Amino acid sequence: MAIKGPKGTHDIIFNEINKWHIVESKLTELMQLYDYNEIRTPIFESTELFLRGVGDTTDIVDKEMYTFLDKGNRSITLRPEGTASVARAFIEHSGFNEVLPSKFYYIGPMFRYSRPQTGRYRQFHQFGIEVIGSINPYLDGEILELMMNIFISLGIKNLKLEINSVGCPSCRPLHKEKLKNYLKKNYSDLCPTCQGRYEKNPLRIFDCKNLQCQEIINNGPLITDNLCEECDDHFKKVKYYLEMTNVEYLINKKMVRGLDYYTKTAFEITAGKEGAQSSLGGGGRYDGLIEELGGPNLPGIGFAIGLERVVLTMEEQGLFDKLDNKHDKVYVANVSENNINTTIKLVQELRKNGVVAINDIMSRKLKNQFKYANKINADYVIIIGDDEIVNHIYPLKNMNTGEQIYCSLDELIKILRGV
RNA sequence: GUGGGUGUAGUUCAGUGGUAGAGCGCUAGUUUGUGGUACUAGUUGUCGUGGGUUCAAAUCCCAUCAUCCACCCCA
Repeated sequence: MAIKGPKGTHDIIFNEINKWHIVESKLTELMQLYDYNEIRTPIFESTELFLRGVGDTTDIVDKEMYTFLDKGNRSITLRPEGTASVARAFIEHSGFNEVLPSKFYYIGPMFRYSRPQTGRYRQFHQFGIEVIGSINPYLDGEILELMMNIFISLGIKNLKLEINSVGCPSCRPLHKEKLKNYLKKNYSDLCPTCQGRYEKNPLRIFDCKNLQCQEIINNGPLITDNLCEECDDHFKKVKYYLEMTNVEYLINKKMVRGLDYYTKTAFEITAGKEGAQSSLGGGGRYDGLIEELGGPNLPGIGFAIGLERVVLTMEEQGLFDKLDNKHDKVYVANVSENNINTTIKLVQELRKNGVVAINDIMSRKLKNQFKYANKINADYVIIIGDDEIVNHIYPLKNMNTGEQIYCSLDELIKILRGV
């Protein structure tokens, strides 16, 4: 039995890669417009980085990490997300001594040990951005606008941006107490998972899909009603920015995101469908993270987008149907084996002049060379036979119209370069 | 981690007890230097794996693995 890729991994192969190139080139194009710099960090880190950075009450750390000991007995973890690594690199290279804010973007594989299903893999790919060093609420607004702009630029429809504020260390503890007080009398009616959450992270009970938990929590106190003045003011300004820039959004007062480090603004974007893996991306502010990881007290904010889900959504919405190949492709056919040397030299000459050119490498006869040219979507075919070698006048056939003209090498190059 | 579906050719699938088939794809042919259509031929299978029942298993039973889907959670 042939060896297969490990569970939860997938190959991006054949035509599939074109879709990824479309998405990736749009992303990097936008990053230039917003003036972000790419950062490339290792795909494995010390396990401790994620324990401290992501938080040990999260499911990611609790049950989804790929952790192993290396040959030097160090505990290593394949990165389950990008923010902790970026924060670590920022601190390690004293980013706080450079111009602030630091604006990073990254793109690459992440690893989480969970059961695979639609839109979920054990090795998956994220695009994300992180901005470190600014507490300005208009930055939150700009980032939300950027995130929406990415999806809109890709042509994705039915977008839904949900935002919330999850408070900060000065208002969240008080709110937690209020919430726990409220839940105390209903404790025994909560599902087992939520009973566990009660102590560790009661805010997460808002996320529970259990109907009874929903009923109980529905009338409970909301974090947005218990924000301190600073957080409340911050949230108002974020909303103001979104209105100013015409970004449509919904406030979801029950949204609590899964990572411990979030403060103030938290958000998530979905596209249309309900339920299963509808989330295309999400993020939030993490004003305590840099300090928590041993750096100075600098605020941060970022988001991550799941690229498999973007590609999947774009497929569902038919956005890859009309793939435009930017460059004309020409196939140089030989009439017989005697002409092969000439086709090789011609292909080389065409490539030197910036023309995408290929020739036969399957020893096919002319008719089958045409069939092949057709299958690879060649725009033109040049035919090389004995006459052409003598006359230096080449037949150029347009494969879309069927029209065939005769021209010199110089004319060929001109036409094929689209001059 | 929990629950459910499915494993037969490269791919999509048919075949429910008598040792394997179709469409698509791929390769080639339909004689002279021209594709997309049509016709023809060829092409690959330890029927996921191991065991059991049976004269006989792709088909029934058990186990196992893989895969897909949903939940938890997230991207």
